Amino acid sequence: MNQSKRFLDIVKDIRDMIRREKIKPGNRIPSERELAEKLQVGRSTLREALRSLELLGLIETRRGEGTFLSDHRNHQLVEVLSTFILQDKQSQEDVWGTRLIHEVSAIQTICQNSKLASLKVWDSFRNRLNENESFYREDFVRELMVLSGNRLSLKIWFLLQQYSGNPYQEPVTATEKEMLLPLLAALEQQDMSSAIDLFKTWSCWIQKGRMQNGNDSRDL
Amino acid sequence: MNQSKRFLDIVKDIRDMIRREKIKPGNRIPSERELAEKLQVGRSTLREALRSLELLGLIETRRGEGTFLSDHRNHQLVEVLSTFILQDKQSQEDVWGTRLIHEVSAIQTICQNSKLASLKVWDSFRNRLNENESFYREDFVRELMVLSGNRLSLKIWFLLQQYSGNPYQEPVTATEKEMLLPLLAALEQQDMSSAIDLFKTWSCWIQKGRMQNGNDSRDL
DNA sequence: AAATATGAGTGGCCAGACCACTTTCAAATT
DNA sequence: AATTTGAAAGTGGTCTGGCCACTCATATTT
Repeated sequence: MNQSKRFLDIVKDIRDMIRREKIKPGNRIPSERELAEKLQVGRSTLREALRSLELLGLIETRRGEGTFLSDHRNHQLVEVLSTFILQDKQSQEDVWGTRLIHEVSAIQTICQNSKLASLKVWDSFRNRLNENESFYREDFVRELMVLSGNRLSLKIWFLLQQYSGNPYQEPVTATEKEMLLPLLAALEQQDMSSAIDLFKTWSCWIQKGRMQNGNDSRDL
Repeated sequence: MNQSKRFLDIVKDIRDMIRREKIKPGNRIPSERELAEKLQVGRSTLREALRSLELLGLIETRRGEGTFLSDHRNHQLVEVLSTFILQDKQSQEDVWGTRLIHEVSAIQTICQNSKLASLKVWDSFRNRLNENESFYREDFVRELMVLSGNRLSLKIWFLLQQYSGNPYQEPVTATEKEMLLPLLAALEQQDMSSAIDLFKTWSCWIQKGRMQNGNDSRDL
């Protein structure tokens, strides 16, 4: 009858216990030996459940200290999943396009939010452009992503960035810097359609340099 | 020194092995004892990694048979995550919002591509609406995602769907079906802005029902 | 009072042992 | 000859007990 896997039951039991005992994020949960005793299971089986929850980012373990309910704001599972999602060689276009999806969406969000658009960040960008320091597209876009406020979208974007073969490694040129000024103005005025158009044009312009196809990501 | 957890390395090793050996979904991966031997780790430690991957729905184990690469159609993900992760309002909104990002983007792509817009799928949708059968939002959106042609975006969307606690598990009502007709027309005519507006309105309308368990968690 | 050593508690990892189940294939039966 | 049966091998599922590395509070020494 009860064919369900043991460790899945344990996952459920732990969840119930956490709820029952009203354990809050950051709090410590009982030790492995204690839990195994209480749930009447072997410690290794219990550990399988705990490790699963850890991989999901639901709990956090510190050797010598204990196991703690995680502040699940770290979507660690996205990392793990991404390595599997991208296991087959996706076309670079899909990665690139999906990244752009998140970027454009962030711009939309920013334009729709007057509080964001009225910030002084645009002036700060202009200052950075005027200075002769290196200016990277990724830095600029990342700040846009952060401004949009969707942390999950930011996380996904960041992952895609690492997988997209780094088309934007080099700093933007003087010409590309000038192209950015109208975009900043559009953002400031919450002119969404112009902002998106300008952004896409700018991105495609810069993208010209991404020719490497030998993508042997050896990272995590 | 060795800060990284062993079982996380194993997760990575297994992924690499799957990629290296070109194991396809549905195929069998080496037995636990074999893997433990090959990776030079204890079997219980290896199992911690395997169980984690199983909870994620990436692999599937059958007692007496072996372990198999899964066909991304997992179920328990929903339960676990919705009871753990989605207690946080912000995360919930992020998942929901990120999903919408991909959905809207798909609509944009479809509207920009005349070949897609001229297809007969719209008529097929209308037929399905007229019939008295159940019509689910997810099915409709999934087809849109497929039509857009970005497989990576589709995969991400599919994952987010599982994570988002199923706000759309019920079939759309008659009223909601009627709201869909103008959207189909807009898609057919490649009227992007209308299509997006109608889609968002429609989605928000349907979403009304997903206000169940009141969550405290006003922490931070 | 400060620095140090100790010990209890914790997670990390492993080896070995059963058990339950599935598949296989050869022996036994028909 | 065809079928049935059953033993063996292989697999995941679980438990026990042990050892290590690390943290922290406490006791001890300086």
